[in-house]
Amino acid sequence: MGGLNVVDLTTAIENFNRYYIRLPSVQQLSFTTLSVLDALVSGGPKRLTELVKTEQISQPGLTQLVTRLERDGLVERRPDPADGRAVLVHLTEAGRAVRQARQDERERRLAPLIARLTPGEREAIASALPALTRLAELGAEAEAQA
Amino acid sequence: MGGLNVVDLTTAIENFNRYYIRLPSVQQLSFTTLSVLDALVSGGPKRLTELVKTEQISQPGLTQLVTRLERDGLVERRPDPADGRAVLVHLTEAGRAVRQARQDERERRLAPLIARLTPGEREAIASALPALTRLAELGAEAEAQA
DNA sequence: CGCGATACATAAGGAGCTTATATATGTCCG
DNA sequence: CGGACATATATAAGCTCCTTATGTATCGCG
Repeated sequence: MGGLNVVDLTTAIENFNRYYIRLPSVQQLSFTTLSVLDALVSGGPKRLTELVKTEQISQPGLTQLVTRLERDGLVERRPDPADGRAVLVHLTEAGRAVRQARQDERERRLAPLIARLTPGEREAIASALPALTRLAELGAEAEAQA
Repeated sequence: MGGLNVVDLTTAIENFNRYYIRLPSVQQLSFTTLSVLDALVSGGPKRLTELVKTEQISQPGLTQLVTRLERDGLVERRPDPADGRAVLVHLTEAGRAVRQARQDERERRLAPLIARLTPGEREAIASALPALTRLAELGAEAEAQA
């Protein structure tokens, strides 16, 4: 009672993700791409270095990703007034719109499924979200130390 | 009270996945690769066609993936006695071991994080897992119809 | 038996990652 | 205050893994 089995958690997440991860986005954007857009929405303009820490990808990989995003008009590179070496990655309006569209798409797909759950199931998931979020935070922390 | 907001769900999952998805595996195996191994573990030998339905990837993509898995000894192709056109993909012992190793790795990484949650948080997550699993099933169903 | 459907494979090309390395700017110490 | 080391980003080369288009073999059925 009250025990959280790690295998149960990973199995459930794995099953959920098998469906969820593949949810097509409006344009075909990679997981990492969307993760970067998310990071910029919630945290404002960021240096490449900061993004490298949270997105688990190499620095050159991120440079290239930002280059692609810039080419597609979703993002802008601006110099950091405080540091001549650094670049601040700004989200453009188009970038914000794409992210929103993706969010809407997911809502459109998930809402009818959620409607088919029982009230108890909905309640159970809702109650778990804060804890899941905290788990992710702890994970990010642990990652940052290493 | 009791309402499950779609945006809250996707946000929480997104945050969790940002950490979780990138958890390095023993060898560097892609998300799709592991998903296929999972499918074979839980469902036994399968035709390529069956796998194409659940793994959201093109048929040639899956053929290539299975070829790589076979090259790495994780999987074997055997003829389907019932249908000369078909191939049955069997998991090898090595494949099973790799999947188990990945599971262990995740356990090793997640367990200390889970230990830092409060009992209430652990309970909340544990209670949500059946509902999450059902949500994934509903998603897979919906997908299959389309 | 032969024709459309089904199961899988092959080919060509591109996206997106990796490691190794280059370039520019900042920091700090003697 | 000049040079050495550190930091922030970019470039290059290469590989993995996906895509679409197409080929080949077997099945099922009139």
